[in-house]
Amino acid sequence: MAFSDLSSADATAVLEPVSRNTLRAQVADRLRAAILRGDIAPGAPLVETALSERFDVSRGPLREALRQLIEEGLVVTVPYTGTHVAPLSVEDVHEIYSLRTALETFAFEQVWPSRDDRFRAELNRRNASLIAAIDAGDDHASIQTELELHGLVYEASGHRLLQRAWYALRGRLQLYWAAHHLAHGRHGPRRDSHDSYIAAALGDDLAAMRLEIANHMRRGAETTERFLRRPNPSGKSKRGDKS
Amino acid sequence: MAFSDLSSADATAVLEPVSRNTLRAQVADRLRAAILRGDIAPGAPLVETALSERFDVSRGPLREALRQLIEEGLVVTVPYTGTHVAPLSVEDVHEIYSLRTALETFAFEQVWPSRDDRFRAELNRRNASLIAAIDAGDDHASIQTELELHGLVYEASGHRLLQRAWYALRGRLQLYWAAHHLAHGRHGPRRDSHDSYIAAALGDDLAAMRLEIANHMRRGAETTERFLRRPNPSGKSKRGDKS
DNA sequence: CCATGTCAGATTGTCGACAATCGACGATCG
DNA sequence: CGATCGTCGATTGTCGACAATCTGACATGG
Repeated sequence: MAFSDLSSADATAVLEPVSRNTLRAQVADRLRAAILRGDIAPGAPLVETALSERFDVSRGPLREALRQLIEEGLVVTVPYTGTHVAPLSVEDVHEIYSLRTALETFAFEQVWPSRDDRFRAELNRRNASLIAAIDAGDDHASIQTELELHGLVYEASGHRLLQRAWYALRGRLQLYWAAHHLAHGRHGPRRDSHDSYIAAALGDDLAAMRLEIANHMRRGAETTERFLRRPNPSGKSKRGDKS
Repeated sequence: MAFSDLSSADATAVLEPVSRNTLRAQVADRLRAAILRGDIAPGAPLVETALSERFDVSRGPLREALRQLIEEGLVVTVPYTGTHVAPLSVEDVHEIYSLRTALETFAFEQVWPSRDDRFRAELNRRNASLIAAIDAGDDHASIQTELELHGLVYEASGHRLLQRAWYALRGRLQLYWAAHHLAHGRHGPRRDSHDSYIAAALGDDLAAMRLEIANHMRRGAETTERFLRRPNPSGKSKRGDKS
């Protein structure tokens, strides 16, 4: 981490990491990472006692972490019965991408007049990172960098509620992309998949941007839905056991 | 969605009320109601020990209920320090109404082609309920019925994720409306405040509907922001100070 | 008089044990 | 042999007590 910069910069952003980690947050982060990494498959059971023992924490913080992941859409639970990693469904995919279209369009409308050189430079930088990850064949990095690329417009909007809504969608999206990666071995974005998207975002035609977002999301939804309908091409079984 | 039919329809939505109430849910409902009713003012401290004693439950379920209300934006907390009812801010109002504009526009776009007689009838029914509440001078009912009126399009969309997003906004909106009501004694919608909105929703011009939503939200945001900048016209003190 | 170190109270964070509930298996009866 | 009911294991829900941390006030020294 950056020990060097304690000169100027805004305090809040720098001092935030210093704050104490509660067990709830740590457990939530670890569990989320495990799910999104595919270590625990969609639909797999999550027993509180087993998890609390594995993480070496009591069930209190663990339960609160689970509640958080439920809010994020990564986990589902039924009272007194059981908790599971959220199962995949084609309806969800459609909802995720359609709502994402609306949100991302709104985000660009908010940002549109105030796009400056820094915004454009950052957009290019993140696109370069995505391309680098694709060229390197690093699927996990491809997913992360693509999410960061799309995340820029939400960050730049300065709209906290909008960013919250994006996070709610992003977690679910990650779940499906991770499952896709697990099943097919690769996330699959082409090297030039975001070229027209970037071009429109850098340009001055807002209507063209709207169209580009709609097309981009339509393609994404189609790809993901196609995978869901035929999830296991290689034939090797997916399991949710945790040993 | 199903307004009164228990014949076919999806089972989960109908069977939900039968399911057992966990303490967490009960506490969350009671606390939410208390906050939205104005019994606990924005910014007022919420101490876990006091609340758990008052509700006669242990701190476990109470904490989980608080977590839920935090997600809903009604409560804020800082680790090891304290928990409070969310304070009001003009930035929030702007974000709530701008995002709401985007969501409600999207919802109408989704519903537009499939509006049938039942949708139109239900829309008129809910508008009548709102007018009745306004005529009766019942502020609490006015808020509820107005929210239900706007909620129809989200329900009719059948888009669960969109409805979730609406709930996230609705809670925050209620918080501001309740505060407005507390300060001014009346929520303040005019009798005909939704006439043009309903007319557009019943008509066939989607572009006009988009415009109507934008105007409706702009007016709402202006009213709420104006109240926030001058919150206490009558001069009587609001509760919730730390004594 | 101001700055600084210390302490006590209050509040949240965490833990381990017990209770309530559910789903499935197996016994029993027709 | 099939259906129904009771029982049992598993899992989540709840509880009360203890620990960690923060905030503010107070004492102390410059």
